[in-house]
Amino acid sequence: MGCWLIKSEPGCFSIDDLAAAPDGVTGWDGVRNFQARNFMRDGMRLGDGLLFYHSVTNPGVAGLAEVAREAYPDLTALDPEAQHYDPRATPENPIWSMVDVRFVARFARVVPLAALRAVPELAGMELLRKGSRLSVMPVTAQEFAVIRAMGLAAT
DNA sequence: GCCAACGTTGGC
DNA sequence: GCCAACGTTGGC
Repeated sequence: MGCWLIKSEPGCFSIDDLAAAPDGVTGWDGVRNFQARNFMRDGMRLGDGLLFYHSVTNPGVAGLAEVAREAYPDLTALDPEAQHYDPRATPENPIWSMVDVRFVARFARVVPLAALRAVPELAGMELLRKGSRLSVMPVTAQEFAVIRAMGLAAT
């Protein structure tokens, strides 16, 4: 089973927003980076584990989710009113993809970015690389397990 | 608010 | 194909 990290600004969409969504499921639309799209489209499979990362405000891993539906066209790219409208997208070639994600758990406390940097097992994470900006990235099963344990251990 | 790092665009 | 300029991301 694959493991991934997905980023969101909590002011835009937080782990609490996901928990409050109907059935805890939401469409992960608006991704407009080709590398991130390719990870979703070519890599993510039903049931894959997701680390839900809050960026910008109190940056860190806020909880867990899972892939509830594999990649399908992100038609918000066709909508001129949508925030992530892309004039190049057409119904024949929507360009962008999205998946559905389902809430699994909210950590009692966000596992801060600084705490991740302090763990030797996580030193190789893409997330921790200087200048890393990818909003969807793979993590290893070990990295997933370590961060999951850190989050669930928090009281 | 600052600024480093990145992806994209467009001139040539 | 190169690369400078630009807009964006995101930590601090």
